[in-house]
Amino acid sequence: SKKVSTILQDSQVQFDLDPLLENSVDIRQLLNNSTQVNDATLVNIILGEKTADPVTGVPFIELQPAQDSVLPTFKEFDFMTNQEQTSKISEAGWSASEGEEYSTCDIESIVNSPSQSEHDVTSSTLTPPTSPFEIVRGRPGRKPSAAGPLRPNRKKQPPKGTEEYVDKRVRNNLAVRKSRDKAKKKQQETEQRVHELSTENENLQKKLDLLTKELNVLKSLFINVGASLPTKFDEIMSR
Amino acid sequence: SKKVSTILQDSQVQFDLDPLLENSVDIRQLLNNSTQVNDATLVNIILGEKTADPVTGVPFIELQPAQDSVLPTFKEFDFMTNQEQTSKISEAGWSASEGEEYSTCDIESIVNSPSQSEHDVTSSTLTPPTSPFEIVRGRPGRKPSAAGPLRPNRKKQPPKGTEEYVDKRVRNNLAVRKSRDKAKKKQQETEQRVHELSTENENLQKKLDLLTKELNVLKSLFINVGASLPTKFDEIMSR
DNA sequence: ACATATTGCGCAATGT
DNA sequence: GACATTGCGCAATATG
Repeated sequence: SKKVSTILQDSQVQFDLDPLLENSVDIRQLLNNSTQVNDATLVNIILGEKTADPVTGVPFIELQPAQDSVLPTFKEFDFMTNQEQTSKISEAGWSASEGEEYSTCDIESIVNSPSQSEHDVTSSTLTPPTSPFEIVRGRPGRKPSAAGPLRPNRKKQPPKGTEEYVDKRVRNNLAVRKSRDKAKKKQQETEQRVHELSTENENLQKKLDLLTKELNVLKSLFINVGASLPTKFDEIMSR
Repeated sequence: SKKVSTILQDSQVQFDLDPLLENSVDIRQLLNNSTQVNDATLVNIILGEKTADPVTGVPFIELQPAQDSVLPTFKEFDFMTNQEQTSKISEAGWSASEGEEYSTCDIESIVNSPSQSEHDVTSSTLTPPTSPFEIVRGRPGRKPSAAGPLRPNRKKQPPKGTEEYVDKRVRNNLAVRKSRDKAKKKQQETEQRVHELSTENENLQKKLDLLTKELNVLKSLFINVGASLPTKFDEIMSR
């Protein structure tokens, strides 16, 4: 099994299709196929309008589901979600760090570790030639609390390309937007609250200053009248 | 000028290439071209190995910059990042809302704007047939302010796979983390400030209540002593 | 033009 | 199981 880096460097062609998707089309197979690919066929294949001759029923090209055995394991792409992840790399670095709270991705361990499967480049997918400059991504998703995940064994995400997956993603995206709107709203309200409280504080302070002044004046007046009243005053106030 | 929705509805085919990308290839033009497209040509075009016969120098297919009239303007995909966006759709819906805070990608302006470069097939790509389960993503990136982008024509991101790109991404990721940490910190401080101000407010209110009570008592005492003092009081307070 | 800072958005893991 | 949170990256934009 080849090293990832070797595979990447050896790769001279563009890999653009997702091997994991049944809907992916093996371009190489298409190109190498002896079948004459005419324009109409191309339209049907590329645009996905038809897979076989509507009259004869003969498939334009026999498209096999991508074989797992030839899947590149170090690149993952989902055309359904239009998201790409170098997930193998990430997961590699991820699982590598056992004791760490927040895992880091050790590029070396990835490159030097043997391929995790029998995959080779003859897969039905195309990826862009990987440059020597890789972006190392961290493990995706929320970080577990210090005590670790509460439910370590949870149902996996449904496989990409399924209706279930898309449904889940759509719902989650809605939830995320909602949650962030809420957070943003809360933030604004909090700042607004600060403003209100500050204003209120100022007003209270002004009132307080005024009352204090009045009180002092009154007290001084009392002193002018006689010392006996303050005693009664304290007495009254203590009730 | 057509309404966005109309354009979308009229469209019977899937558009998978980004007309705005320099690397996009006009599939329709390719397919409709009378030139016979053989396998070798396809290899060269699709895999971007050659754009012309190495011997004769004759272009395999004269690829014009994508014609706006047939541009798939509502689909965007970038194979380098393996990121796909149905950005035209999003941008369409995006621009469709006129009164919205975030406006306004005018679909017409996109369609009518001249191609931004001398596209070639060097990076031409194919997309898989679109599956029925499609996640519609919005236009990526920050939304322009209501007035529109301040600097519409800005240097593009460096091409992916280059050291420059990775450097930029890494720095941006750092900046993003920093910015979010800052925002989070600010949020916490704001909430803390609310707490402090609330406490302070309560204390001020208590003081105020007490002083008011005292003042009322003193005034009532004054009334018991005689009515002449309040006059002096007002006189003094007015100074 | 360049660099950093912000921000909307999606993914996926985790929380509730 | 459903929905809510959250760390993270991308890319477009904003701000120096």
